[in-house]
Amino acid sequence: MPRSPRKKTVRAATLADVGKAAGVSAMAASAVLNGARTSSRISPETRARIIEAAANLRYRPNVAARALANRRMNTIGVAVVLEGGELNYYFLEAFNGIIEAAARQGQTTTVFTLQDWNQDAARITGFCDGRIDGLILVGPTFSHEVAESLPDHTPFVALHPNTQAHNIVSLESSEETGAYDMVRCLASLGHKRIMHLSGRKGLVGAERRIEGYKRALKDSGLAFDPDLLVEAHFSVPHARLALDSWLSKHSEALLPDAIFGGSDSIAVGALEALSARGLRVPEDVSVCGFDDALAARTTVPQLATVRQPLRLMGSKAVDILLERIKLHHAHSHAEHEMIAPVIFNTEIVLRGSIGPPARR
Amino acid sequence: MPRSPRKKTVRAATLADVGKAAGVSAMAASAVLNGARTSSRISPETRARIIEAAANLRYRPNVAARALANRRMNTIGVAVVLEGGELNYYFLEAFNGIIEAAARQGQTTTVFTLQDWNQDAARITGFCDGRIDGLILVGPTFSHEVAESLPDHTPFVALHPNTQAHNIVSLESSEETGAYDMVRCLASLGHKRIMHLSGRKGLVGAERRIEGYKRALKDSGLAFDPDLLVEAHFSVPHARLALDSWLSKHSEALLPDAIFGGSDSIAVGALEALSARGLRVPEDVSVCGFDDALAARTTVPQLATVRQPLRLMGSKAVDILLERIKLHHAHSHAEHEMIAPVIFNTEIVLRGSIGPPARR
DNA sequence: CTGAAAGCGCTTACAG
DNA sequence: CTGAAAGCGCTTACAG
Repeated sequence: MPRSPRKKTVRAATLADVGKAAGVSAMAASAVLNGARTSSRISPETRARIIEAAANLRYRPNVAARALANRRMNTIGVAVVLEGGELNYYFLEAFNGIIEAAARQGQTTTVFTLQDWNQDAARITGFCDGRIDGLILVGPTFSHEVAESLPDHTPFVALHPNTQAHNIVSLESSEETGAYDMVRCLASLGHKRIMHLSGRKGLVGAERRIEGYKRALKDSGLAFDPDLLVEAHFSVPHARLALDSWLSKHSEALLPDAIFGGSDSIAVGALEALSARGLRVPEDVSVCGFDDALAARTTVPQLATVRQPLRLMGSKAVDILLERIKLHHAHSHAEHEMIAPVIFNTEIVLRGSIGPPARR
Repeated sequence: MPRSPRKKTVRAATLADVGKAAGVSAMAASAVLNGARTSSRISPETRARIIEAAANLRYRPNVAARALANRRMNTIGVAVVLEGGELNYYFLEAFNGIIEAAARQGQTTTVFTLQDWNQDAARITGFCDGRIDGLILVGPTFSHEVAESLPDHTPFVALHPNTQAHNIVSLESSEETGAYDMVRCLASLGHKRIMHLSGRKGLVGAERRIEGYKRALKDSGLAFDPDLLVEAHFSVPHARLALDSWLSKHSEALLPDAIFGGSDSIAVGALEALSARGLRVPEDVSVCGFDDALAARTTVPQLATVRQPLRLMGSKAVDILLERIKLHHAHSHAEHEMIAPVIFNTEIVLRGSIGPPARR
């Protein structure tokens, strides 16, 4: 007896196939399998037959066809700039929240990577061509004109934006307060010479942390020393170089008691620079960061830091975006009314990288 | 004279709109604007008129319609299990390579997250519904039956698979050799008691590293001591606990000279466990890992490790997948012939976390 | 060199 | 309660 040849599935089953197998129209199959509203109109027996036929044929609705008919892709985009050519800890953390929320709401997520927010603005417009229903911008640094020129037909949401624009809902955190709390905490431990190794000046996030740092010094009765405000970029290698160069120019006696990094990446850079000179953390110098990314928990010692709820912020970005998309499709004016920024609380997290000041 | 009311763009321009504006058919517009092959058949003047009309109308091809007609979404999927509920360093590294290669080839990338490879197999089948042209499986641990039951109509590629299947091209690295080289290196530094804190037994990657470890001990004239082969999982907290529990049960005199972690996450867990007991790395114990993920460079001291070219493997996975997709669409048998696994070389990377053995 | 037709697989009115 | 028809915006044969 010849073996029955295993039939090669050359194309996926369609609603028409299911309908034929169940002895009904494709439309009836659609109502049962994909439709929410009209499915009650099918008799129970027919419904059962359709469901069985679909299972036998391993029917799966074709997303492209459905998107074409519905003008809805059930896909949200995430746009991010590759810093130094790679995704970083901050993104990984937020992205965890984004994909979790998207999956929960039956949406798929697609990632678009850019080199530069202003130069690649045209590419962003290009993404808004029906393949996504809305877009999450992660840390955009658009100029104001570019931000305002983004297309109107796609809803946007931004995580930690550096520009406000009429069409973009932004999600931020209480960065100034977080920085303030952390520096106050260092001062209360007895630290006097507190350095802030900041992110690039001009960036909203960097400036807010600098403000919190200065306010905390003042409230702690410590004078602001411009020599202890050192500008770096939000990256490990850049921060390492910036601190190393500072240390080269200063005698041991001027060593800070504590270093507050503008991000966890910056703090990790500081750890590396100190370690290379044989300085111990926290015995010789205390170090803390900002973000509470995964990196903060994998250094030795673990990094004290200002926690931003990045996963929560990512998932909330999805929720807000989907709400805007819904309003947009309903042509509701409410879409343009929900533009107030959403602010999340920060909190300081104490770990082994800070301690009392060294006795010198 | 009444102001001409600025028409609100209620829907995007279509090829039919462009054609009408240029006085030609939608088909002619398609040939000029989207078609590659047939575009030479349009006269230069007509072509210019069409291009101008498209620019005026800000025409953008509708992705869903094009996908439906072409049976091609220009999108690849990436499926990954969230270990402990989150994406990890290994993934971040490979994902960097994936998105880079996808963008270069004009493809978008969508990420699907799973809880468990076997239990979520139905969901994977669900993704293969036209929304993606092919799927990259990251570290799948399917049972053989489940792997074989994956749909035939979508090409698959797997990074570090734990199961071989007829339909999946796998990308692997020379893990056994990498582990061997690293342990040989430790032995050559004078280490005698070399612990291997391995990944979960049964996983292909973990087993290969164990084999390399054993072979290197043998070639170095060191006896294999089962007490020094400690099983963990590929995660920081689990590894920390596993080592901590081992240390609790052994006297100081039995402390290993060196610990070879089955992954960078495991090595980081080891760093934490040692640090918590006041043991210094590398002065008291040398530690090394496997992967060369970002984490390896951000620990203090930096982690010596066996480098797998994860970014390259990610981008190569995209290239191979796109090749398979092309063959699949051409109904070419060659698709099923390119199933040989692709093996990448590993190399050991020496950093500050290893040194000569402690004198005890 | 160009156009009318049919089809991709789905959904939403409109008829029975 | 169910089906035939038209349409979403694009492409690919097929005719001229």
